[in-house]
Amino acid sequence: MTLSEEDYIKAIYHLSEFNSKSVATNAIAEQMKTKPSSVTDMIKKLAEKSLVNYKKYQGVSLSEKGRLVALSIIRKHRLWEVFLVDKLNFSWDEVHVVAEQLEHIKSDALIDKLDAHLGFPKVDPHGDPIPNKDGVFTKSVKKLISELPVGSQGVCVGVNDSSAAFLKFLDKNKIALGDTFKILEIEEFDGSVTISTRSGSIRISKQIATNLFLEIVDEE
Amino acid sequence: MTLSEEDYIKAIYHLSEFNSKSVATNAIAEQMKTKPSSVTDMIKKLAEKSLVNYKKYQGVSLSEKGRLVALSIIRKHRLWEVFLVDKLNFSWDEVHVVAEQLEHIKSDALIDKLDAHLGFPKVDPHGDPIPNKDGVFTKSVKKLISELPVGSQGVCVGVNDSSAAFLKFLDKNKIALGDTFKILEIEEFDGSVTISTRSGSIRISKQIATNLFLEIVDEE
DNA sequence: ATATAATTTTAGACAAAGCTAAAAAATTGT
DNA sequence: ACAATTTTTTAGCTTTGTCTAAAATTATAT
Ligand SMILES: [Mn+2]
Ligand SMILES: [Mn+2]
Ligand SMILES: [Mn+2]
Ligand SMILES: [Mn+2]
Repeated sequence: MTLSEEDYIKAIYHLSEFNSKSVATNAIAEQMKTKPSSVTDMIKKLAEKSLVNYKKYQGVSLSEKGRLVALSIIRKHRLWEVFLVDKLNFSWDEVHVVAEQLEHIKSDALIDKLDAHLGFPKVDPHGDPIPNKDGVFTKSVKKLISELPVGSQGVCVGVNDSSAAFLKFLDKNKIALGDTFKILEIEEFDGSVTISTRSGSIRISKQIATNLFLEIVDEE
Repeated sequence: MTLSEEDYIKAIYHLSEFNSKSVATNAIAEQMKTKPSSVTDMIKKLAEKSLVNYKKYQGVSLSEKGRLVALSIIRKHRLWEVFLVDKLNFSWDEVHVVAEQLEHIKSDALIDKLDAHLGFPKVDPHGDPIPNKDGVFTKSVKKLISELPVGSQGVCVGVNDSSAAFLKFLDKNKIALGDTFKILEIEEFDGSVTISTRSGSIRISKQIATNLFLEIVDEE
């Protein structure tokens, strides 16, 4: 598999991660920052290799084979991110671009030994799960703050948007994975949410609330 | 710079490392496992970018700019080799192929942090020096066993051939970097050499003797 | 000195991955 | 229902890096 094919497979995976339907050519083009005509060309090649299911004008979806390829690249990407943060002291907003390259290094031994070196981590620095060798991973039950009712309490376990801009914003506002939050108030007008943190309560915009995942702590 | 350009630059560097003359098209083709016509095409492109000095039919040599590019790739290659051996427990005969890929990852921050993480090593697992950021490195005074007279004594500090086959041979025969050897006898007939090691004396073939470097311990 | 051999370059082709412009199909609005 | 719009595909072109076959140049050997 070429680097480019791998990036397309990963893009298709992420675009169908939640809705599970077939993915539109234009959506892939936007994700990959290419033109729709280039996407069509690549899709044909991937279909030829049975990595995707494709019918002209009907969008595309990953085959089981393609899904496993996607998960193996995602596994590598996330393990490298853990390495960069835990071992090389990168901050969590810098690692994505580098992992984007490292994920394409081809060596099973390398990724096995890296996994062991890191202590077999289950999640990456952004709270995303790391699939095992067979593409198996546990999708934890986590909810966006924007989906939760007043009174909910939970541990911040992940980000929806992992852009450097958002991650830096969180750092600046002293919001980190592992923090416990409680939803105190939801403002009807603009969707902003007041949450309690260790250091008092803060108000976050709707945009922030739709990009932070909490793992709910059952209220007894 | 593309991956391919980088590999050509590195190949030219290694081919002119010792003789310093200009490098032949055929030699590059052999090293790169391509055809001479492909080499000519690439040389033109590199000349266009002022990375090499080139005159038709007269061979090629690296420009100062090209030399610095070569050294930065070699720096990355060797640092990754140290990482693979020291941190991931690869054996020294497995690391070259993986480093061949890792050397092309583009991130100055990555290589700086890796260097620090490894404790700023000066040599790679095969005893080869690691250039610093500016391409500066100390070429230690080391000699091949085959170049030394009877009575010489020194510490084994490097290999000339770093193929997996040779390195595995050394492991099997309990020869490792850091060992102290003394040359006891040189057989005129076939060039084989008898050396003393910690565990007694052994006879090595001429081929082995031309691929092991010793750093001489001055005999007082 | 010159024929033969070896090396190097050129010419022309191909596959991968991208682009633009135009055509085809699907979707949407009235 | 059907015209307008959007989406998707096709056609044709470009760049990068490779190849084979043929031509040009340089080296070698008698
Ligand atoms: Mn990538
Ligand atoms: Mn991540
Ligand atoms: Mn390489
Ligand atoms: Mn080495």
